[in-house]
Amino acid sequence: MRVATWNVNSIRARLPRLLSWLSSAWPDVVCLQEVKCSADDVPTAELAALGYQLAVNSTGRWNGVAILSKVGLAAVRVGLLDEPGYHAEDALLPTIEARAIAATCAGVRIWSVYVPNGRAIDHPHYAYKLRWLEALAATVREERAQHCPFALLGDFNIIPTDTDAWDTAAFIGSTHVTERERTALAALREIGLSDVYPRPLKYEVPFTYWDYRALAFPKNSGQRIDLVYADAAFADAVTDAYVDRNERKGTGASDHAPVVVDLAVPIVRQEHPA
DNA sequence: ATGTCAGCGACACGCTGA
Repeated sequence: MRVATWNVNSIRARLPRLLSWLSSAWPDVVCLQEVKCSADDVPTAELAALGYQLAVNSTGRWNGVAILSKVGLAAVRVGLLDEPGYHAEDALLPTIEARAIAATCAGVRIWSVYVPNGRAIDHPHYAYKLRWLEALAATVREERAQHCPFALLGDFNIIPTDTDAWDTAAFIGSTHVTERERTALAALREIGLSDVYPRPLKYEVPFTYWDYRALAFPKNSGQRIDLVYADAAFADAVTDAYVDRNERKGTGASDHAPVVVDLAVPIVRQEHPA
């Protein structure tokens, strides 16, 4: 079974690239992030034509996650356990954002997650990011007892180690590399998840994100922030994992490349209610 | 040199977020 994760930076803007990539890579399950439209505006018919069912948690112009599956979608769960909202300075109340969704696909528990960016260390979004990661860990602790194999896939907006970015000096004083963010990742490993490290198709480090600005992709000024955090049953079944950097090339590309994982698990196609 | 994109409101470009 082939599972992938891809921050598409708008499913509508990316639809031609998404459809052609699905038609060549033929993943069984795809976790998407930054869907960036209401659930009603997700192009379900075009994806259904390729054989995908959808589970969507997406509310509008920002954020939004989804899971596409050709092998069934069971026990769909939207959002985290006691998920914190983001309290913007000009808002009366915090808003819970569309950043997590789970489904069981051919017996494998899959989470598509879009961790808050954090913006800057002294910004309220950074405190929100840390609270959100705590809720993610609590959700994993609860779910792991019931679901195996299990994996979180998505845009974590954390550079796990200094080698996972093109230049550590570029991140001094910024988010994505702080001890508190990396400790939050370590907490997920302490629960029993491990980082499924993909192979790069080019260069040494399997970067997954290159900023649109400053010629980051041609200079390979990349970051590895799209991660697969898997339990032992999932990780032990991995036969291959790679970052499809070819999807970052050319016009109409997302700023993220897909991470693709092949698993040696039998595909039991689930029945779904009519 | 943040050298770019995407969505939105409102209609052509400025704002926000990444």
